[in-house]
This record gives sequence, C-alpha cells and structure tokens, in this order.
Amino acid sequence: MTSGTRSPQATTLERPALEDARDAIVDGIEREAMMTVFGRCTVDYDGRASSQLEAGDRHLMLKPDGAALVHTDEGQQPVNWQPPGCEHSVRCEDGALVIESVRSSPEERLAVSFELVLQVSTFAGSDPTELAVVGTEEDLRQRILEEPRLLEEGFTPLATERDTPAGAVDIYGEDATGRSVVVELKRRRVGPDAVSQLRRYVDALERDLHADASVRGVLVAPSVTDRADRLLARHGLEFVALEPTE
Amino acid sequence: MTSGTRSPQATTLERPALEDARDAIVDGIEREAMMTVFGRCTVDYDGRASSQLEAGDRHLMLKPDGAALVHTDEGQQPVNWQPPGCEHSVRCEDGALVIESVRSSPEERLAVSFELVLQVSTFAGSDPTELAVVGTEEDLRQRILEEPRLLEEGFTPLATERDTPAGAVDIYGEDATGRSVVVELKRRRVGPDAVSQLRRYVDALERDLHADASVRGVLVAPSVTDRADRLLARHGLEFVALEPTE
DNA sequence: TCCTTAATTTCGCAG
DNA sequence: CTGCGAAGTTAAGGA
Repeated sequence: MTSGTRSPQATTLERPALEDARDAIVDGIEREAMMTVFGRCTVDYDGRASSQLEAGDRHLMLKPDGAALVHTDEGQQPVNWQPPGCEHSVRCEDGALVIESVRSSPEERLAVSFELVLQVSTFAGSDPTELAVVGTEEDLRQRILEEPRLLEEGFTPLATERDTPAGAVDIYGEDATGRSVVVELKRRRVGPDAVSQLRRYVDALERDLHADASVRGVLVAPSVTDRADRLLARHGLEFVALEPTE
Repeated sequence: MTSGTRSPQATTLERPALEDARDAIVDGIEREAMMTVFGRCTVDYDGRASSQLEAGDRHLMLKPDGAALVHTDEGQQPVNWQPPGCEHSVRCEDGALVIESVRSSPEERLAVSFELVLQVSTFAGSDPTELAVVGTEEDLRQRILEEPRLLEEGFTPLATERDTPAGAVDIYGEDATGRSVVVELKRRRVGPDAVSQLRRYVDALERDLHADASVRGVLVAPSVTDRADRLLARHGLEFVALEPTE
C-alpha cells in the first residue's frame, strides 16, 4: 500500500469532536493513508446520474487513489461511491463534517455530511502481491488453442482477437474442410446476448471476406439457456459445451 | 442497520492478540454487527473461479447479511469478496486468525488468514432510508411515454416490456402510418452491443407477427459510437438522440 | 430457483 | 482519451 515497506499502522479516534475528525482526515489525506469514517450522515451524489440519502448510520472509506465508498450493513455493493481519480476534501460546516470527493470527466461529486462521528480510522501498510485468478475466459481460450480438437476434430486455430468491422473475434480458424470458423468463448452459461454477439461477428466476417462461402459460428461455453439455444438454431450457429478449466 | 432504532455504536480493539480479536468477532457475528479487520493477511478464494493472494496489509469488512469485502488501498472494487448470504466463521489456527465466509449454490469459500491484526472494529446503527437515483433508463422510458413525439411526431406507444421470442422490448408502438416500431433505450452512449440487441428484437417481432410488413427499430440514447452507427445503417435501424433527463 | 437485462456498472486493454 | 468487451461482474424484476 501507500507506505511501501514500512510496517503497517492503524490509528483510531472514537467519538471525536467534528473538528478533531476533520483534522485527522486532513492529515490522512496528506499522508496518503486509507481512511474510514463511521457515523450518522446524509449522502448526495451528482454526476452520471444523481441520488440522495437521508440521515442514517453508514461507513465511509476514503482511498489515497481517490476512491470513496459508502457502505451500509447490507449488500456487497456500496450504497454510494466515487471511482479512483477523485480529490477528497474535508470541512466543518453548519455543525456537520462534510467530506467531498470530486472528479472531472465526467464531472462528478459525492458529498457525505456527518452530523455525528463515532469513529475515524487511518490505515497504512503495504500490499506487494498480485491477485491470480483461475477459471477465466482466457483459460478457456488457452485450453482450446492447446487442444483444438476439444472444439472439434480437424479444427485449426489461425488467429485470436481477429479484427472484423463488428469487433474482435475470440478465435478464428478453419475446420477440417477448410471452411472459416468464428469461435466465441464464454466462461459460464450464456444467454441471448452471447448469441447476438456471435452472429454479429459471423455477419461481419462474411461481409469482410465478401465471399459466397459462408462462415461457421461456434459458441463455446459450459451451457446455454433455452432461448439462447433456439436463437443459435435460428441463425444456424453451433454450440460446443466446454468449461474454462478441468 | 441491524440494531434498528438503537443509537449507533462503534467499538475498537487496537493491536489485539489474535485470540482477543477472534472473541470480538465471534461476539460481533452473534450480535449481527458490521465489522472490520485491518492487518497482514493472505486471502484464498474458491468457487465460480479461484484465486490466491500472498501476505499483504488489507482491510476486511464483514456484514451481518453475510457479505465480505477485502480492500487494498487501491481501486473501487474489493480485491476479493463474498456476496450476501454467506456464513462467517472465525478461528485461530497455526498462529493466524482465520476468517471464513462460505455459501452454497454456488459452492464458494473465501478465507482470510491474518498473521497480524492491527485493528478490529464493530459497528451498529440504523439506516432507515432508501436511495433514490435519477437519470436511469427508466427515467428515459417515462420521458418518452409522457411525450411520445420526443421519439418522433405521430409515434404512439402501445406496450412496454412487450415479450418476444428474443426477450422483452423496452417500448413497442406504432408510427404515424401505423407501422410497428420497436424502441430500445439506453441511458448513455451506446456501442455495437445495443445495436445487436435491437436487431434481435426486430427480427423476433417480425417473425412473431409473421407478417410481410417490416418492423422499424429505433435506438434511443444520448449518442452512438462510429461502429454502432455503421451497424445501425447496415441493418436499416434508426437512431434518436435523447438524454434520460433534462 | 433460473432467466434476462440494467448499472453512477468497474476494469483492463488497445488504438 | 475513447471504444470495446470481460467480469468470481452485482442487482433487480419476473416467471
């Protein structure tokens, strides 16, 4: 985290006066610490959309990269937030501690106004590691590239991310008879949207090759919904069941 | 929040022994409090995918609804998480404080193992309010339903969420000449995916009406990308520029 | 429960 | 910077 190799630190203020809370947060912003504030607050957001929250008890997290998160005790998602790249600022105003996170492009403003602060914490530490995830669409692609007959006997991959006027195709190749094949990969069960996407690529490629030879479209995923299955059939597209790993 | 109308509370342990941290968390889970733990930890996830994080300083939030969030000092998104509906559990093991959040359907497990705990906090309060957001696709729909000529002079909405074999159409109606119109709404600038979606609905509806009369497809959004614009033209679809509010 | 789509989606990558 | 599509997407609404 921000402090590099320094040993991790945490400081806490319990039930601080609003001015003391303000000073601690000003200091934390200066030191590029991660901070949390818990207390009774209202929240106003205005930007890509706009929203308002009346007084309630919530948990605010401020990150040194400019992100801000307002959490209640329910839900995985914050009830309000601001992405990284914002400027945090603090002030006391009309008996409230007002914390604002603002950015431009797009112009957005999040204001959390605390009438009561129960806790202010600052955290500093280091996180040198990277997250490694297994089971992604990329794993599925690697699986097919290493063993093309998982798609079908005689399939030969020719390119990945092949560009078409409709976007990049996951895998482009040829079947045993030399016919062009567009492969769309999904790491999990797919619905109609994935079929539309594949159809768009097949259409674009046929037009691109301006050939009479039609292009095969193959959707690779663990499974499909009924409606997606019917759409596949309607558009003459194919499906191969395959998981990203195993 | 959980404690209903009780006045909000926050308690803090600084640099607790792992056993004291464990006892505080067990108590917090029992009391259905929201809790946070900051310290040096490893994180393991296994479920829809799987991931691992080596030792680093991170902030864990446990919610009484079963959600768990692991944050570093960067990014709006947690580096690891678990959705609501999990069971949290705590134990000390091999000199570490191990906090597990587990759910079934799908079978998923998140384990955060702290070798050092700098702070444990518990929060209780109430959040009686609901978030009201303005500027959504629903707002755009209302705008057109209340003033159909924003789409075009003579347009008459006949149904919203009209079902087709390809899914539900945002707005279905007729133009001044009585021709069927499918309207797809987007609250912001759209790319090729929205065009595919609209085309899918138009195709499905033409087939549904099994009529020779072709169906018009109109995409309503603040703007379109170049590629989306070309796709619209290629498929004989139309575009109307409109914002969700104003 | 699954299906379908919106979202202040966020995130990452490429042009 | 915008465009484009993946994501352990999450969340909501309906069947």
